[in-house]
Amino acid sequence: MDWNEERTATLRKLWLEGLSASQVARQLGGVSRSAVIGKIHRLGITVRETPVRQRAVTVRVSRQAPRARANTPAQARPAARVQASVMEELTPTAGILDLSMHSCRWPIGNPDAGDFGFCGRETTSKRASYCPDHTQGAFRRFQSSADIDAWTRQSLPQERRVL
DNA sequence: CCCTGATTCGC
DNA sequence: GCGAATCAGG
Repeated sequence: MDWNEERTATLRKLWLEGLSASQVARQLGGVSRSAVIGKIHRLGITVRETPVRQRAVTVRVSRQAPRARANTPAQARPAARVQASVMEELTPTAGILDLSMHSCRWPIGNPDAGDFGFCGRETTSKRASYCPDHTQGAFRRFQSSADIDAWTRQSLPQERRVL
């Protein structure tokens, strides 16, 4: 595997989007994390535009509602329909190469699972990085990636959850 | 033990 | 230029 222009461009883009070196390596395929790090240094892009998202935004929800213990009062259990709505899959509309100047860059999915992508919906202004649905989450401070996941799941209108 | 990026240095 | 090995951490 050699660093042709296309692969180098992809590496640069993924890295600047905030993916970790190992995630970039897996997306590219055929290269190790070390190779990616070495290349990044040679390219002089060690300072990232976007901070590392250790797990990006992982949308992985169990398919089955938790089994309630026999003596647990019904009121203490999550309502079944709430569980169902949480199970809706969010679908990215764009891969890294599809992003245009006015595509929402909110990351969706798990880079390790191959379902990674970006929201990709239209941003309000040409220069914005995120669509209206994601701009609030983008500039908010989260404690953990789990919080980002939770926010992502509840932030979109129902009709947009499955495209 | 999982992971992160930084650095070195033989190739 | 490349990247495995190593280092220094979280």
